[in-house]
Amino acid sequence: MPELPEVETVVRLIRPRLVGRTIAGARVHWTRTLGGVSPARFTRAVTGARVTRVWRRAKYAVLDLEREAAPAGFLVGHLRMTGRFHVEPPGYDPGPHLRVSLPLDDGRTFHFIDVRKFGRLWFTTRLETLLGRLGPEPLDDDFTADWLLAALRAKRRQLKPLLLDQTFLAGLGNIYVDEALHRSGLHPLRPSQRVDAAHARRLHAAIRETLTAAIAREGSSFDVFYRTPEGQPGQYQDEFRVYARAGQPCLACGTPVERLIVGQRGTHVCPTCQPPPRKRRAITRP
DNA sequence: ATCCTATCCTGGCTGC
DNA sequence: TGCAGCCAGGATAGGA
Repeated sequence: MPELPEVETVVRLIRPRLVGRTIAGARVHWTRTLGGVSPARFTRAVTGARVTRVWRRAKYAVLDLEREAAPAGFLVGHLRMTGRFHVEPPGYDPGPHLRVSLPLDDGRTFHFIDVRKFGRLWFTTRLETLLGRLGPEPLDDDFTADWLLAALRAKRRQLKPLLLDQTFLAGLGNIYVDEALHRSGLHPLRPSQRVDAAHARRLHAAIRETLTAAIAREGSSFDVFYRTPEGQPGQYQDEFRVYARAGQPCLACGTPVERLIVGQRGTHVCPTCQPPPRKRRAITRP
């Protein structure tokens, strides 16, 4: 599923095809993709606007729009599970799952394609309403090991659901949480307040290393859904240590990888490298 | 504060 | 071969 590395890959590839382009119109094939904005208002808002910048925050792609050299709002996309962005020349067949098309002034068209219709393409003038609650960006300088240790201790939640919570830390999804927890030797069920300083440091490093390595390989494509805007699969799935490897030997110790459900999510863990938390008996005062 | 469940969707898979 | 039923999964809302 598209997580931070996949969105970063997509943004890098569509950026040169979008920056400087003027949007010539809009065709909306599935209204709910717009996240509550009516097709008429959406079309009015984007038509004639010029894209000045394409960037990423967490799993969101953002296009800054300008009209007559003045800010004109933002197009914000979230691919969720099956969304894809393509910028294609005339004659390209976007297939049956096309949700929104934005023809550009150079003859190409920006397509938002999404099989499961969970993805969104919002127009907004206030970015804060969409991005304001997000936690720190894991590859930015303000995400430090010290911050992570303090933040983990301030919560009393299982590690996996906490790391999936975008208001805690922004950009991780099911794949990279499992991979980062394995790299740091932490079990997904461990309570966050019981992570010691050394493990917090390992987790901080593991999150950054996992994301950086995945970006270098253009993300992960273990199913038919995620492809780069040029139609290529990513390559990081070849380096998964636990994700989608249930029953196969842990690459570090040989123990079969287990699959369990944590917070309603399929979760992959090496029970040797990631010892499960011991149940604490209730503390009874004499 | 944290946890749990339902919701949104479709294609792919399982089992009969 | 056909079909019903189940499942995954990011984010969020509402209830416990």
